[in-house]
Amino acid sequence: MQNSKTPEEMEAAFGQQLRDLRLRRNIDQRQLAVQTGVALNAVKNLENGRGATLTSLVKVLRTLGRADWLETLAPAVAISPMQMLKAKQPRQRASKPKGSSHV
Amino acid sequence: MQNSKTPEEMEAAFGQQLRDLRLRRNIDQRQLAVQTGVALNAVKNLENGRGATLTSLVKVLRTLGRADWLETLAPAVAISPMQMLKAKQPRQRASKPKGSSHV
DNA sequence: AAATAATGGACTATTTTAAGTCTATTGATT
DNA sequence: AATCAATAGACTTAAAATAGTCCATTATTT
Repeated sequence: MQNSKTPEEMEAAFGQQLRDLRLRRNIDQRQLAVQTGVALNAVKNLENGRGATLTSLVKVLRTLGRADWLETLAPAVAISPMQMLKAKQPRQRASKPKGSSHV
Repeated sequence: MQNSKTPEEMEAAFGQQLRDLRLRRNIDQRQLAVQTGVALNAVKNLENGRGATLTSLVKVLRTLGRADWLETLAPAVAISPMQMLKAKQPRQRASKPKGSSHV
């Protein structure tokens, strides 16, 4: 029961947050688009959840001064100094045994 | 001096975080793509910062169990009960006086 | 160190988004 | 309540991303 919202709903809700950020700065879509260097349509698409590119999002976030948010996706796991010492280099690829079946 | 990274660099760094999340769950790109219902290329594009759609990102985040992150972009501002009372309905559009010049 | 499998990169066709412009609607201002 | 301007929506063209496939590279396993 954790993925209640559909991807479409999630994009729409996300767009509303972007709109909130913009309105807090009290700038209109056109200004945001110009300052960002993207088309007005790109901003509309983002805010209305009508489909957008990650590039447009990143650029807009920069303009809104919220680029730091992008770095909070996968926070580093905290480990003790002892663990730190015996820590082997992080995995770069997924490992073999994927499922449960044998062979 | 706050926007040091270029949008390209930011997308790349973001992709690395997505990769980290995937590797913590120890699944390969192909599995992630299949479970998510997107093409393997879409996952590659995301992780390598080669350009992707917001839709692909949202879907992948759902699969990785990190969809909640999308709701942390614009946290509600905390206001006191007193302010709560006299709070007028939130603005839906940006307001007039944008620049500094007159008329 | 050999074998295996995960990932990167290239390519083509298809679908989606960006960009640019115009019109209709409606929130905000006076 | 009348005016003004921000936003939604539709349309067209260009650019970019997705999907599907194949091969090269290299981390990981044995």
